[in-house]
Amino acid sequence: MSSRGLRTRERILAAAEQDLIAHDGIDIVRVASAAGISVGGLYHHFAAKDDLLAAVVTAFHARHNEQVIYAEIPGPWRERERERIRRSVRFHYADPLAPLLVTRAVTDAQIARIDAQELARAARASAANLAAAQRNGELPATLDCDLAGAMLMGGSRQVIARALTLKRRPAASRLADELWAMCAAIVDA
Amino acid sequence: MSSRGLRTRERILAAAEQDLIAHDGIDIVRVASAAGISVGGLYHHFAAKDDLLAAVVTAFHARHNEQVIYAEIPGPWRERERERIRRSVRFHYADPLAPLLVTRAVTDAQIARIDAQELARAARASAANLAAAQRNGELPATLDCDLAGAMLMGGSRQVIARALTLKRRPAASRLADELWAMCAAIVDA
DNA sequence: ACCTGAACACCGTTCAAGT
DNA sequence: ACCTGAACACCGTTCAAGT
Repeated sequence: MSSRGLRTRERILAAAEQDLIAHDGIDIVRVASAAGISVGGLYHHFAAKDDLLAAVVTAFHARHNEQVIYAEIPGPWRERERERIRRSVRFHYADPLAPLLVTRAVTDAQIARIDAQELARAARASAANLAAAQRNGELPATLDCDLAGAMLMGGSRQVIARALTLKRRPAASRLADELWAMCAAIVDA
Repeated sequence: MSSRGLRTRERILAAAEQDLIAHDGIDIVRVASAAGISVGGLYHHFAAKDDLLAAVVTAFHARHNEQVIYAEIPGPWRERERERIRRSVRFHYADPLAPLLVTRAVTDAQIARIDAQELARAARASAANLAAAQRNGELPATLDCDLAGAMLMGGSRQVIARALTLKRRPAASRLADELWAMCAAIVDA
């Protein structure tokens, strides 16, 4: 793809993200206009509205994964995961899409679908992470990693959603500490 | 409203629920046809597609509340909540709408929106429930009820979603036991 | 390849007319 | 009040034509 094409594509993505934040959903005509392109031109870059939405939401999750999930953090399991939670809270506090996506107050079903898939994927990844720590002897052998992974990810998600909707958000470090305490309690039960 | 009108309304609701299960979303023409009524006739009972969807999804939550949330269960807090979790798992295993709603694999944004609101509401209700037990001295005074409520409801939701998507679901009683163990660990931390 | 803008298609909604 | 079915409206998508 040419550099001109790439730049247009980026303009469309940025316009779509802004439109999503402003209206809890996107309108193709509005996005095209904001991006300075015709509707037909937009469709040259994205085959359908759902594809454009998917690109915007996937970019959000890619940012999160890069800063939190794939981050190389040294130390024993508990230290690593505690630090990961800190980073995840900071990420959600800072990213402009987080409040909208995390509360699911969205007018497009495609966003909700991707989000649900992403949460299920995170739960499975967490389960695998727990199982690895379990094999190392860092977690009790009795832990059901599959269920605990779902509990940790589903719970953390809702805790962050709750914090993001409060008028006065708790400090990121305090929220991370409380969240970690609950996560630690689950895996040590 | 006349008994004839009420019966028609019920037929529409039943057709919509079936359509939702069969197609992960509803089509007004399809629902009207399945309910044996014209499109215009359907609109006599529901002002918009979103209202019909809301009625179907709200009925699901009303069933859950009746069997689980508002149920009068005797005994101390831990006994009560453990029993509540058992009933919630049984409810989700039995209700035909549960797999679809709980996994959010839905083609209508309205469903996702209602579901997100309902989960946030459940988290606040759980927080109030925890606070009451805390005042009774049944839970540690250090517990942050607001965050714990979000953790419990968000986590439980994802655990049940995970179980419902497995080809071989764990036995309801075992799932309830494991879920309760994790919930108890959170509030006793 | 990249883009335009008018025509098209799909599906939710309305409405004049009937019982 | 309850219902019909054709017309309407809205918005995502296509496409012939341009650079």
